[in-house]
Amino acid sequence: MLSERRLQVLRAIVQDYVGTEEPVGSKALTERHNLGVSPATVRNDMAALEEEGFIAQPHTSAGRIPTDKGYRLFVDKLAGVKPMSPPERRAIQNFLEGAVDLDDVVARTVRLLAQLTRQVAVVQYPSLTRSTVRHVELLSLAPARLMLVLITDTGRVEQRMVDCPAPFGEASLADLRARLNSRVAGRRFADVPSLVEDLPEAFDTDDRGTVSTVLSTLLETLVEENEERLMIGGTANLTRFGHDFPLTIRPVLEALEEQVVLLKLLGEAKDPGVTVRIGHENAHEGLNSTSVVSVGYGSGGEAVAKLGVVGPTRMDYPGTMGAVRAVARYVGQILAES
Amino acid sequence: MLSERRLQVLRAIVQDYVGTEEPVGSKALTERHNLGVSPATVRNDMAALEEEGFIAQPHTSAGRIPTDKGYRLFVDKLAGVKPMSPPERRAIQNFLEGAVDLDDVVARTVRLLAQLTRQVAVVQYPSLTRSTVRHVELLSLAPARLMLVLITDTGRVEQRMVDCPAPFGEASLADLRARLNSRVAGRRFADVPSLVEDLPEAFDTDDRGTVSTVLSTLLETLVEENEERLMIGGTANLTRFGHDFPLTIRPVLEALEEQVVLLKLLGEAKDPGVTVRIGHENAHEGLNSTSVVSVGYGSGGEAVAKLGVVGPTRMDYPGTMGAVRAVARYVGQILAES
DNA sequence: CCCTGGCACTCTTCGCACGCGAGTGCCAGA
DNA sequence: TCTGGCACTCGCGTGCGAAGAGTGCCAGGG
Repeated sequence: MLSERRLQVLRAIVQDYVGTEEPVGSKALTERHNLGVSPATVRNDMAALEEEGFIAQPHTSAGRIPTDKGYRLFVDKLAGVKPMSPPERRAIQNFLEGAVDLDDVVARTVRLLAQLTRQVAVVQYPSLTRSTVRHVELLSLAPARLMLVLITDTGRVEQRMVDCPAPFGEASLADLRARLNSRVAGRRFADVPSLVEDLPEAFDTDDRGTVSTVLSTLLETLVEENEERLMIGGTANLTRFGHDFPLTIRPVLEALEEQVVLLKLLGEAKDPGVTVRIGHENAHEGLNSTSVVSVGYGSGGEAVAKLGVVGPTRMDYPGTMGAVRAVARYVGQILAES
Repeated sequence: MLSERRLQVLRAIVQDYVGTEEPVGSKALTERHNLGVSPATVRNDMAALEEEGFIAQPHTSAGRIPTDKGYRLFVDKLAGVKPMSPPERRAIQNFLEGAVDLDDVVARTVRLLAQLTRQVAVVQYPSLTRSTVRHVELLSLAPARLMLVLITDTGRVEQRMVDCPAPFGEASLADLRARLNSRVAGRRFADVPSLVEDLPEAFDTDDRGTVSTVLSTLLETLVEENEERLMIGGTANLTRFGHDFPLTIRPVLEALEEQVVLLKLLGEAKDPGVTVRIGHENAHEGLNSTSVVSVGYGSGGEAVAKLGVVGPTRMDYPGTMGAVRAVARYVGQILAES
């Protein structure tokens, strides 16, 4: 087990390295933090920390930099989440309150996160699967062609075309619309299938084909998870990464373009609080030199989607975690209000 | 006026520079292109071209590179649009045909353009203003709260909440819905305002307030140009730009994040064909070292939106223009079918 | 009049040696 | 267990010289 002082040394190394972006040596450490011991002692501690794999040196005769393992320990044990200051909180709230619709909420959230953390922000649109149905609408576009519109409690709207096997009268349409809504409005997506199961039986034989088609389209829409979309912003912040540029930034940009990758990334974090995945903890190898800080957010108590930031492993973890958490909280509030 | 041979020299310089990314000297030119003259002659021509501002040299004793003005001449006079090969055309068509809805069409188009040109692709969603109305739907969410859904001929769906000044009955709602659709369905956005002007008069005094509110929301939606959205892809291609990295890529990424900037950029190109804006011809200074190749596309004969690519001024103009034109054409077809 | 070969000149780039300084590891002593 | 001292390692910046690419200019020839 590492002594208390060694942990302090590790903490100091992480803080200094994040601040200066340069390997930190024993002398500089003792000068900037009053550890009460000499550089030589710190050197011994450093040797021990290196032995354990928490820090490393880029070349012999350079200072030390934290490893992924070192950052992990720092995040888990040595640092808390730095809360946002009241003025910052107000600014967040004001900025988000100006949003006019769901797209705008998401867009503003992305900008906000990118600005606050000076990193790349990723916000997932509120997912369908955990939401509830607010309303289902059916429009007749042509005698045998309907449009199905699904509105969720988070304000998201999905529409689908339905080609009917047979013409469908206005009266039947109104009937179906009414029955459908009385059964599913306000219900959770997961419950819908069993609630509409026997619906075709209430209709004439002629109309049953169409009703079934509509229902299956509806169910399809509900489960269609790959419709999950997300918005990204602040990619310009990637240019602050390092000096060894193209190599670092290229794979990250590529990973960011693969929405599937990002969705998987966000999906993996099951923790109810803020989740941090550091460097090689990210499955995708393009993101091996980045850390992802994410958290779920939602309109009620429950999380319906995730948001987070992607940045260099050398990031200000407490600050970033604080910003992510605060933004998620306020977005949740905004969604609940609208 | 420049002699024929000097134009050939300029063309050769552009082609070589685009290929090698390195300043091209007189000797290399005569070797790679059989101009039938000696390096010394080419040097004289180069001096003349430099005098006129078509080419420049980075340092005193380096080869020449084209200036923005040189590229401009090249694009206007020296090179045509390189058509896509039949296999490429088939690939484009196949790729786009798999799309399931408008979002998907746009997303696929972005990917396709980015891959074909190996540059950053920008695709504007089909704009509302020049489209026609397919259907307007009104849903009652609460006694005094409606949802207005607008469906366009390009498959785009816009929805808005409407808070009514007074409760609005189901019968009135059905009435308004029917009247509204019979007037505006199939009509162009621009014509809608005059078509619905006198609609409130057909209703009871009680309902007129609500009807007016609905109408003004509808008109608002129609003109709301800033709702114009676009999708970007292929930013990873920026890493191929050059070696002098952060400086070049940073402002470009920033410009790309400013959707307003991009929309303005695309909007400026009035040419019915493929438009090329080179280097400083772009108003936004972050894009001063890039060229933008754009073209309008649409479901019918008329353009309803733009798409294009952003890349280094040193790009393969004929190939890029060919790709952009081909993609626009096929997207138009897809939109017309759906 | 235009093209060509030759020549001197300019600059960038690369390799190399050198010295500096930061930082380390280790050891003996308190 | 901590400390001060000391020798050692290496990366980095600097200066210099050679090499190479490319140019501009000029005089001669078709």
